[in-house]
Amino acid sequence: MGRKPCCEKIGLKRGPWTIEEDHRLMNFILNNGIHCWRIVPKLAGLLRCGKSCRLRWINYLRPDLKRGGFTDAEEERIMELHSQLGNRWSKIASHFSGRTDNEIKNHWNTKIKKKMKHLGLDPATHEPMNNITYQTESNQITKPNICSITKEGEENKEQTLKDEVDIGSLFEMQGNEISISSSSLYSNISRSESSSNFAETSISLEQWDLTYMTDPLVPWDFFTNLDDNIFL
DNA sequence: AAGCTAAGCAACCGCGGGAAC
DNA sequence: TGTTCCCGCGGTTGCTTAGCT
Repeated sequence: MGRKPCCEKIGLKRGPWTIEEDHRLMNFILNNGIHCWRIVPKLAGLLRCGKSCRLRWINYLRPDLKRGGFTDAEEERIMELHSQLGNRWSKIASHFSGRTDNEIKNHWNTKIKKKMKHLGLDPATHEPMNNITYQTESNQITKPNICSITKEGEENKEQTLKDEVDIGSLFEMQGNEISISSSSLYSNISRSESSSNFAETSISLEQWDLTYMTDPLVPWDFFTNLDDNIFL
């Protein structure tokens, strides 16, 4: 009855991903596309479970990811969507290109939530909190303009620009393989550096597929020997 | 310079829905 | 039709870094 068991958890690696693992996963997905996460780690030669690979790809390796701080406009949009959708981060993320649900969730929990509390707004309901009211000279309760809260937005914009790097400078395509530029983030890497240096890119995933993917009809078996050659 | 604390974020965990068997 | 599993999602944890004393 039912399917075969999921991946064996015993012996699987956990914790932060290494450069080599990233390289392997990136290379594999760009060459093969995503068909079934369960078999991705096996075929890519990774000691990870499919779930972990999926998360790594979605939140970190996807070439269309936009990195850098959130702009005021993005924050305002997040708040607007959150007021409508609640904690449905994936739904909220679907309104942004290049932003992940995890990224938005983290930003909400670390920044926006505090900002709202500081403004006397309940992050859960988006209504003014009971014991605090904001009043204008005419005694009307107003919702403060998010854009004028702090100067943080300006800093974020600068940060975003600073963090923008051409994705092409990070990964160099060599035939069907992708290699990492020697001048890229991956030399003497630290986690925070690597994440902040990932670039905003103007191409969509679909475009990326069309541009860089190999023939999707190539059988997966074809790639089982690929791994052995990746790091030669 | 060292220790402590807060902030930021990547990664893990557990669950639910739906599909496969 | 019931069981098992995969996938995606939201919540949470824990590590790293930055800032302060």
